[in-house]
Amino acid sequence: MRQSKYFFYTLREDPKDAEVISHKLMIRAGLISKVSSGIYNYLPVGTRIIQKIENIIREELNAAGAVEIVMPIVQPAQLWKRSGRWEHYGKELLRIKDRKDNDYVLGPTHEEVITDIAGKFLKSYKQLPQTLYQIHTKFRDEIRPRFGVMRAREFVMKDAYSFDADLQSMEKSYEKMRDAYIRIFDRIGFDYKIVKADSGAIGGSVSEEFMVLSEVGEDKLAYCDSCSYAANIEAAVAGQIRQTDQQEKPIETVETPGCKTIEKVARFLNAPEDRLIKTIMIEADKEPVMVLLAGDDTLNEIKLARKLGAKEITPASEETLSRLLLPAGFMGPVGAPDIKIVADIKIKEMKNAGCGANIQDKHFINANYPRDFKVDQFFDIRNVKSGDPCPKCGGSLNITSGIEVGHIFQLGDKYSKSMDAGFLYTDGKKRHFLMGCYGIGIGRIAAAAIEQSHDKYGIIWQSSIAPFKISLLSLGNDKEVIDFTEELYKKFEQADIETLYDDRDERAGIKLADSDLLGCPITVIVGKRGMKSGFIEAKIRKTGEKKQYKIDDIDDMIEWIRDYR
RNA sequence: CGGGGCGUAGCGCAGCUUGGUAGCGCACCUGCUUUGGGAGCAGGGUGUCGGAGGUUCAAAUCCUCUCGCCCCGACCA
Repeated sequence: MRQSKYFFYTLREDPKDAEVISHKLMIRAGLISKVSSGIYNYLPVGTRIIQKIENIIREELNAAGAVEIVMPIVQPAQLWKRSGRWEHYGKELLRIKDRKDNDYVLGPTHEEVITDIAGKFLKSYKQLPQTLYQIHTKFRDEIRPRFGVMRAREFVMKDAYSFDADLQSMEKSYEKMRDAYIRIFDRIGFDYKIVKADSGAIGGSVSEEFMVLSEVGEDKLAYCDSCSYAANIEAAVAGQIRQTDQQEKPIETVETPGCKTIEKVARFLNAPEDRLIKTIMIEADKEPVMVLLAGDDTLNEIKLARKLGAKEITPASEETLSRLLLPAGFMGPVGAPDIKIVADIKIKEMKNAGCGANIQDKHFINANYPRDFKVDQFFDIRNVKSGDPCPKCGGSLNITSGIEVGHIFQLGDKYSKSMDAGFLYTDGKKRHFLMGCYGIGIGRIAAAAIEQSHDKYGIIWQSSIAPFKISLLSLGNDKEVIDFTEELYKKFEQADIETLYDDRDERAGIKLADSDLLGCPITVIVGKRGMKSGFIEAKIRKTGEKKQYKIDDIDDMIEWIRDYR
């Protein structure tokens, strides 16, 4: 590609509305431009990267036996009413009306449509298993889009759906996709982990996420030092905590003026935070519930909602608190009003704990379960912390951040049942499909790749997804140099090496800086200085290593470039 | 949704307090010089000052409303 005839423009300064490095670099290197909040253009170079990623995915999914289709972005509300998600999906589902005032949605995902397709065409167990996929645009009206294409509202996703006749076969289809995902992310060159996950709005039983390890990741994940256990913090369970064998002491009331936070109470009583009971009032689908946690733990709302079977967990309103006569900052389970009390399993083992006394400026010390207070149910509802025991081997858990680039689910019959989609089994009776669904965020992969591979000069692409394999630069406007670079360009084209040839009439510094910013794996530099001594130079972006090739040995260079991975 | 911030040239910003001809850097266009790590000189402004309304002789600037964008929060009461 001749840069003078192409569409590739860089920015010298960081855009002011970008926070994370990948977002800044994607804009500066001219890969994307913003249209609106969470809505982006992919400019030509960005499009090439996206296509590279898509092709890797296509190759691996096709190899795994999946079949590509395209489904509509605009979907009739009727389908969503059939699955029940018209009511349940919430505000992320963008609802629109057509000229006849009929309801439609912009598809945030495609289970409804695909299940409808399967129901129409897959009539017999003999047609199963079947896995279909598409690479297409989704729209989710995110509460807060951010980090450029990392969390966009409109984005391109590869979504695949498997249909099986029985459980065993469904698990097999799942494993096949999982293996394909591993090959995909290995080829892209990610440092990633596969973690157990909560299946969220999509539903289903088993689900795993592919997490690219990165500080800017919006997900927290826990993984074990000594075994293979890894889980999203939303789903991570901590191992059993050792029981203490302390003697129970008599409960006492203490004055704790103004100590409204665990931190203050701990300091005031000179007790460690994990010896206090943290009391949180929430409303689970409007029902007030008192939640107890160890003072140094944090509530995992997703676990709690799941355990309570609640759709929505919200902090209790001021109104509810005053109605129940609960003083914020001094609440506790001892002498609590007659409401549901749930506690983290750790509370059961806590001895002589401190907790709010339900009276302004007073706390109890030496509270003990069940002697001093009741708990209706114990659950694992806390977020695991660094250092917690691993549930699998008892080793120590670490917490790190990750970018979720892939998510795979075993859905079972969640959608096939609600939408009544099925096939005839060997016994001639109708059965619902057992489904799996499998997503990969394409744009997010590009952003994650940049987060994992960049330096102060710009992006450093892995060869597998680089927009071009090489940048070819002619430095200066010496006729000899330009003629030779033109020749070289032709040779690269003939050799099928993807080349971005910077033939602009720009100074050396600009060309070199732009080349580093875009970050193609190799930069080939032709200049007067080298030509004079009979050499041209090839620089490896990743290492900065420079290789010299004699002008007569161009074929060697071409061979080396071809083999470079 | 709650809190905070910002909208002025393609990009990054100043000007607003105290109303009086719309500016700076980069980019861009023309010419000359320069040419291996973001050149120099000379000339050129490409702008509904986010939008609407109001106050005023006069509004980028003051007031009201509105739209857009960004950040933080929406577990620790």
